[in-house]
Amino acid sequence: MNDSLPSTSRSLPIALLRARERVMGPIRAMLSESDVTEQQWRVLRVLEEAGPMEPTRIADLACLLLPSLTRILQKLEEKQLIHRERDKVDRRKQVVRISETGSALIAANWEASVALMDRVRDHMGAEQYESLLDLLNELDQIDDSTA
Amino acid sequence: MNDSLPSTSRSLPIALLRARERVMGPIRAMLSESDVTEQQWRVLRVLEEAGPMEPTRIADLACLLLPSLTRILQKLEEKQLIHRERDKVDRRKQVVRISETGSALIAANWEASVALMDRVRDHMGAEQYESLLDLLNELDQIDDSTA
DNA sequence: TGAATTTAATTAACATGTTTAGCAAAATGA
DNA sequence: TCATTTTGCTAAACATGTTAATTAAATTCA
Repeated sequence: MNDSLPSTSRSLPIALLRARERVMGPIRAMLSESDVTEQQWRVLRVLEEAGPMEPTRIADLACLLLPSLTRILQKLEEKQLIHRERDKVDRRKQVVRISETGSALIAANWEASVALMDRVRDHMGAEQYESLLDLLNELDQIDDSTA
Repeated sequence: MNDSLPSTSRSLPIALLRARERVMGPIRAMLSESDVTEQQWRVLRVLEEAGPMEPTRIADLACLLLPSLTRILQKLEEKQLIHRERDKVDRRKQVVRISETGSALIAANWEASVALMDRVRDHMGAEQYESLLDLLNELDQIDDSTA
């Protein structure tokens, strides 16, 4: 052990970055074979699992800001992985739905992505994995207004 | 409770994203007053705490890829927050050091940034906070080669 | 020694993150 | 009703994330 080296492992922001890279790195590598990015994959999964919905809700569920999502939806539409139409009731909104091609892309990568996440869960152990999720959700409950 | 809503809280990638935003959002807001980004702040802190070093080591400690760091160092040099020189022994390398102005910027934001992190720690409780760091570090120990 | 390899850093190209501004449609309220 | 405000989405500008290619310097090894 070399204690003279600066320790970044006890810095929460850095630890979160490293964890994210560790989890998503292999998934990104897999998805690049299908020419979709990690963020595009998140959007497609949200649409596949929760059905057609408006961009604002996609952004919330996929943890993306609307300006990013706007560009991502443009790319996904070019690739014909999604379809869009105006909401008939509220014409400010859109209804975004995944296409057949999009669903096929999800299906083609589903097993492998589950396996990669299972690998993380197995490494940590189910209990610790659940604890981690609990603690991350607990952290997310901080009230901004108290800042 | 509405269980019909899709649950993203048990998705590790999404939970990590939300946690990161929760922690760094307020710090980003604070740093914008000093016209530095979250990443520029990380680089300056590494240099302040661990002394002059080469870009490769900065990238490792600040959790940045070298191409990103290249641009960040260019910005920081423009702002005169750092100085750079070639390594006399290995001329491929550089020695990057924080400037007086850079150190002053750290000092000016130090207390507030510590307070913001303490707020997170207080919300979660010291024990859970330490547990979270432990679990994140445990996650980071997964061997890529086994992928 | 000298060709081949490795390392440190940069550049380029494309995608996303982030903030601010803007536009159009809908909701609000005097 | 109509001016005001709010909401949903997009555009623009700049910074970073990500991958691949490139350059220069150092290292390896036949």
